[in-house]
Formats: sequence, C-alpha cells, structure tokens
Amino acid sequence: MADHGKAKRGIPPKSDFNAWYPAIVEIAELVDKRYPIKGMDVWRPYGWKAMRCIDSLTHSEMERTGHEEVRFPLLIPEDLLEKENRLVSLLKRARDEGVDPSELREQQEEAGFKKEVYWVRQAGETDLDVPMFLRPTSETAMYTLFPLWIRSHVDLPLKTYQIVNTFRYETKQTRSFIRVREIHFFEAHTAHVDEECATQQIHEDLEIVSRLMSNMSLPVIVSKRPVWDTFPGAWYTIAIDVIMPNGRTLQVASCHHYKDQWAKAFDIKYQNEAGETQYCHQTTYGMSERLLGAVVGIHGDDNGLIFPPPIAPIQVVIIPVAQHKSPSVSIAVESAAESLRNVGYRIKIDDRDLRPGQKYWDWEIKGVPLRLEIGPRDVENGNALAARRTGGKDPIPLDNLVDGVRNQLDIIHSELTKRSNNHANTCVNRLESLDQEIIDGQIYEVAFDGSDSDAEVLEKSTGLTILGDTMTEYSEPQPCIVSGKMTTRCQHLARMY
RNA sequence: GGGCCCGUAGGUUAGCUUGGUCUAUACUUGACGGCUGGGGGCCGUCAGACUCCGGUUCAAAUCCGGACGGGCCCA
Repeated sequence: MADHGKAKRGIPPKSDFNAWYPAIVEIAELVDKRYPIKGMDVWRPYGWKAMRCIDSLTHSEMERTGHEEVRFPLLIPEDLLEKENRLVSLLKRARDEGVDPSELREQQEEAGFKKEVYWVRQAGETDLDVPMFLRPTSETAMYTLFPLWIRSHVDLPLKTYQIVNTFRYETKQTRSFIRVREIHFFEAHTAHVDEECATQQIHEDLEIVSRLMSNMSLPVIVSKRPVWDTFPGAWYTIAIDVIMPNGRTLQVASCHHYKDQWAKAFDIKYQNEAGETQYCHQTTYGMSERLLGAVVGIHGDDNGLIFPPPIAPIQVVIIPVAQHKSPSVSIAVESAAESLRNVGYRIKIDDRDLRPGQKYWDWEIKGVPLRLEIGPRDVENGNALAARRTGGKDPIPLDNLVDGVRNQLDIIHSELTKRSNNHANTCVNRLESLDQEIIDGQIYEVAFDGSDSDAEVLEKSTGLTILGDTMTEYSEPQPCIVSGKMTTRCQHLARMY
C-alpha cells in the first residue's frame, strides 16, 4: 500500500507490538486514556459497542445453556469477607502442607486480598463502623444469598451469571483491556447437587468457550493450572490463554471447580430426595474485557484493527462515491443499507463531506471488515464494489446484496481464523531438554511430571511460566524433561501477561 | 518490592543545557469560506498550550523542592 510519508496517522508497525497496541486502541477510538486515574480508561462509543457485541454473544450462550442473569451490588461489607478469608487461608495451608483441607483445623490468618481492593470507609461525614469494599469478584456477595435461595434438590442446579464492573487496585503497569483497575467482567456462578454434576458444568463451560472463541477467531490454549496457580478457594482451575503477537500469553477466561469447599464456608446446603442435608458443589466461569484486548492484538495489522464479523461494531460501511454527480447514488446507498439492516447486519453509511480516500483510511483503522463503495459507475453496472479488510475487492450485484455480503463476511471470517491459527501454530515449539535455547516470542510444549521443586527448576532455567496440563495427554509416554521419568502429561511454558 | 525517565494547544513537537529577545515554534486537528471529488486534495481566514503548589531571582516554560499524573526496566 502506498504510504505517502504520512506514517499512517502515527500507527507504529505491528512488529513493534508493545508500541502498536497502546497506540491503536486510542487511534481506533476504542478508549480514551486521558482520564486522570491510572488503569481506568474511558470507553469511547466505538470501543464500548465492540465490547457490547462480545457481551451479546456471551448473553446468547448463557441463554442457550439455561443460565439466568442476576445483578449483585457493587459494595460488599467487610465482615462478609471473614468467611472467605478463613476458607482461603485454610486451603492455602492445606496445599502448603500437602494434606486434605478437611484434616486441618481453621486458624486465623490474614489473606493478602485486602491490599488489592478499594475501600469505602466513609459515607458523607460519617465514618462507617463496617467498611465496605468494591467487589474484585462476587463470590462473597453471591454466596451470602445462595443459602437463602437453595433449600431443596429441586432448586438445583442453580445457574446464574452477571456482567458487571469489578475493581482491583493494580500497582503494576496497566494496559488497556489487559491490566486495568476497573474491569468489565463476566462471571457465572453455579451450584449443583454433587461433584459429578459440577464437573459436567465445567465441561459445558469449555464448550461455551470454544464456541465464543471460534466466533472471534481466537485460537486458545486450555490448561489445568498447577496447584500454586489455582484460584484461591478452588479445587482446580482451568484457564484459557491466547497467544499474543509478541508471544506472551494472555489469560482470557477461567473455570473453577469449587467442590463443596465454598459451600462449607458459606453454609450452602440442600435436602436431597432422602431428606438428608448435603453441601452443594459449585463452579464459576469468568471472562473479561481481555477478550477485546485479544481480538485487537491478534487480528490487527499495520493499518489498524480488523474485527471478526460476528463481533464487529460495524460490519459493513457503505461509502457513497461522487454523490453529487448523480442522485441515483444516494438512492442506491439507502436501499442497500436498508436491505442489509433488515436481515440484522450492523451497517454504517459514511456520507461525510470528505474525500473517499480519507474515509477508506478511517474505516480501515477501525477494522470494519467489509466496505461497500457505491458510485455512479456502480449504479450503472448494477454492482457495489466490496473491499475486504483482509485484502481483495469484488463487485457484488446490488439486487442480491444480502447473499453477496454474507459470502464476503464468511471469507473474511475464515481468513482471520486461518491467519490466527497459523500464528498460534508457529509460536508453539517442543522443548526437548533444559539445554535447548529459549527463543523470545515463542512458547513451549513439554513433557513434565515433576514435583513442585522440579517445576521451580523448569521455570527458573527457562525463564518461562508453566501454564499447566493440556486437556489431552500424549498418547505415548515421554520422558519428563526434569525428572526423566516416563509420563503422558503434556504442559505448556510461556511468558504470561 | 527495587531502579530509571517524562509532563508545552485535541494529537505530535521546537524552545530548557547557559533564566530576559517567548507577545512560545512547526506540523496535525478543529471552525468558517471558496475551489474540489473512485485511495490521505488545494487556497484563504480564525481558534487552541507552558500540570499544580511552593522556593530562588529584578526576571522562570527554562533552576530547586514537593504533590498529582504518565511511561519504562528489574525482582
């Protein structure tokens, strides 16, 4: 593409990802970072619409799988936290000592959690007797009400979710969508009659993840996190990571199996058919605005963003060309827009009084997947010129626009899927021995079945972090990279965000 | 947790070392008018900034201290 020395409105090349990413989120008008609080960006209309398009996919998955939407308060009184703290410190001690949590007696221990939350200690002029904090996640709030909602086995499973803002006082460097202090957060919380039913829920969650990720053309690595990276209070954690262009992995979603650990802490019980009192088994499934960060990072190029059609805030932009020359142009443009809107496409007509070239740049930066140009010549020929953001132009007939556009968007979607899968595949290498050179920007698959101290050796010597066990093991036993003993366990190593 | 850098219009920036000539530079953006119009058009007119507080000084965008904000690197 011709670059008339104009440096593309200041977009750094994507090969310099650490400069490209923060620049593009502002240039494409997703966020405004000028709000004077660290890690709290302002969502601009275009960015917010993109997030809402992702949310809307999430909502329909929740609907499909029978989850019900709830909305819990932002503020949580401090005293509710005590139960959670006791649980977390108990589990932590059990892990440290390598014993089952039920063998330990509870003991008072301060969880490090308080440092990461925002506190409300005053209301008006009054100092609050019981301070409140802004939710960093909603277990505490929800599980205070669950015992009141669940009494009988017929109340189960309870499948709830909410999409809300959560808060975390980050002291590290912040990055739009990736590490922020106010987080746009999705959380599903479920309660079941037993461990097996909760496990089934985890399977359903993973199916939802896979459907969502395929809509967004995001290849993912699904890992069972090692114990030391398991969410506090969870029996196990399954995390979903995306490989960003610089080779760092970004955790975009996670599912936690809580067994009955939280239920015991919060007294969430039901009576079964036999009239016996049982503890519930619970799960959670979380995602965040990091999904948008991943979409931006993975699909964008030197010219700007590229949105996968299912979540593009604007799927087709229609550009009237040389409108003044013939009144037939704006008639054709209006009717094209109407027919596409009627079948549910998100359409924008750009009739600003600007040169067409400038409009093209604008919408390319913003990642609109398909552009339709309609000018006097096209009207005469009965065509619109369709330009794909992923490259290539085709005329499509005006009298069958809907099929033509659907076809074009399909091409774009599969092109994005192909590109991102290619990237993911070229990033992942097998690590055969600890002497092998670690290349920056690569992630590694490894046979590993060692102890915690072996894991430390592995992480120290590679400078990478263990993501955890893959969902499918090796079919043939392989020698563990540290201990040498034969194993089918397959794990990934990466630099994480 | 440890270390480093930075703060001038909406954006990018010159000026700061060696205080005065700053009534602060340029590009871009925005408004208005005209010519234009199939890949960043041209001309004209206009608008817009020294983060805040304190200190030094006859004099501070410039030097010193602090606050706030932004960014980077290493545990």
